[in-house]
Amino acid sequence: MTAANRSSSTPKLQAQPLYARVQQALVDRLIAGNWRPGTMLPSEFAIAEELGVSQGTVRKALDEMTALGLLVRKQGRGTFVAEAEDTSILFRFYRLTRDDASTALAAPAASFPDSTYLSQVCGTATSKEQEVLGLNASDKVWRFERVRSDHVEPILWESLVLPVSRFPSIDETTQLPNNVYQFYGNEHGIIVARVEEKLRAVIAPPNIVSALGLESGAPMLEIDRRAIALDGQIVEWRTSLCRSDTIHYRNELK
Amino acid sequence: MTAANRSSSTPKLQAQPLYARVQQALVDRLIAGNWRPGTMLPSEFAIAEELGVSQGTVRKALDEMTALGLLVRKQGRGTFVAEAEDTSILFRFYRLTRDDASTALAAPAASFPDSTYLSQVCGTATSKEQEVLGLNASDKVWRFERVRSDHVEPILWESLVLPVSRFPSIDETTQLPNNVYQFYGNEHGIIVARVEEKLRAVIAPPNIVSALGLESGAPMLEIDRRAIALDGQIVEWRTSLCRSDTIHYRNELK
DNA sequence: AAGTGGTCTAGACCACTGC
DNA sequence: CAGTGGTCTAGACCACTTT
Repeated sequence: MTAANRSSSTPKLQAQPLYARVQQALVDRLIAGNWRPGTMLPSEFAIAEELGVSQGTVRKALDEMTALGLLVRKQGRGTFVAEAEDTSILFRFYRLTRDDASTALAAPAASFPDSTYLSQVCGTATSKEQEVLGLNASDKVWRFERVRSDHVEPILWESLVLPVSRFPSIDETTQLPNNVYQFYGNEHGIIVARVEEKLRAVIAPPNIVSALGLESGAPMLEIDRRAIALDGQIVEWRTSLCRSDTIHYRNELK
Repeated sequence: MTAANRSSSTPKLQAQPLYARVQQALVDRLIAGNWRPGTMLPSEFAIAEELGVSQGTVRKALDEMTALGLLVRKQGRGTFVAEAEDTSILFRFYRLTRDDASTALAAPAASFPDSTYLSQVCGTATSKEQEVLGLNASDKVWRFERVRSDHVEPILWESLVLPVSRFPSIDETTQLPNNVYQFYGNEHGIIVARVEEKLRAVIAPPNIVSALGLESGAPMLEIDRRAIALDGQIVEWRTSLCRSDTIHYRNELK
């Protein structure tokens, strides 16, 4: 971008720095679904030339998007849209660990649990579901229930609520995979940018006690999670009830 | 740094990029206590000249340290060592929120709780304390117990264990302030770089029930926290038992 | 006006990957 | 070997704060 057209597009006060506008332009393409997870982006120089800015400015935008977990950069190969199955991306949103894990606190979880689906129903969103997912009264949702187990035992019961409008291809026969965020990205072009969680301690409900083989009245960790897509909309409401006798939730604050 | 002395100090293969070595040099000064929290660092150009590198390289190091929460940059003023009382630094390590808070999930906690200290004793580290804090059998620790309350009610009971060797100025008469990380930084030059937490659900112990006015058998959130200083050593072991009927733990994963 | 951090550019060279 | 990202430099200019 020359001095002339920079000053013409933003006369004096530029609302946003150039690299931020470049970043937004790239994020917009991700939202539009132009680039699915795993896709290789054009090179820094190609993007720079296309947008009329310098390569250093594109680099700053790409670096920030990489820090946000949206992109993965591989020296000598290229810049790619992050995939849920990328190493260390897999565990980005998974914080449960066995108490007896020999690893240090900072180490990643040893294993990613598998899932057994218990139910899969479609219905009109309840008022609470409307509020959480930002839906209207007539909107429909898919509701899934599953039990997740690690290599030792069942560790949690989980409920997933998805707005039908964002997942039009789901039907009664759809087999949700174990890694649902990979499914959201590859099948629906929905990239989960971040998740917000609320954690509480609760007493295990009787039906969960039997499903997980717990003692009656056992304390459990309840995790209320909302997954937010790149466009800022909540695309999944998840409630997990995790056993707390052998599993804990690890967190690192920086 | 000229091409000549760069190639002489790192003949061909440089183990670390230059900005990383600059960053480590600056972190080392923080560890040594040369710069207390709130201190203004030399300007980018001054650091660059002193270390014989370009200003852009210093900038990259400072930007990373800012991202780690170690520094605070203020345009037109300078770069400062982060203080625990800096806005938004205050809540960096505090994740508890009232259930009825009208704020969105992403909003910061409404209030920082105050503390009532229950006990303050010095003793030889137990084997568990030795393991957690990396101490020897004869090492001593300070143990504090406190109850923390927000504007409504007591919300948690908390135990703090500190190695005496890192906090030589503490004695029986020391009044720990409410914001202990500020105290660590200003009084002992200990900068907490990050904390690691393990969360579990437990049944409230009888003595906690009475201290917080809970119902017998209530589920509580147990938070096992280790605070890690810049030098990588654990300087505080904290165990919190938080009421779960009106308070939750919020987390955002990116 | 002087000094600070923030943005942007242009170009050089290095390190890694894949053909 | 060509193409990619990664590092480093030098310099220009902008925005903000303090004197």
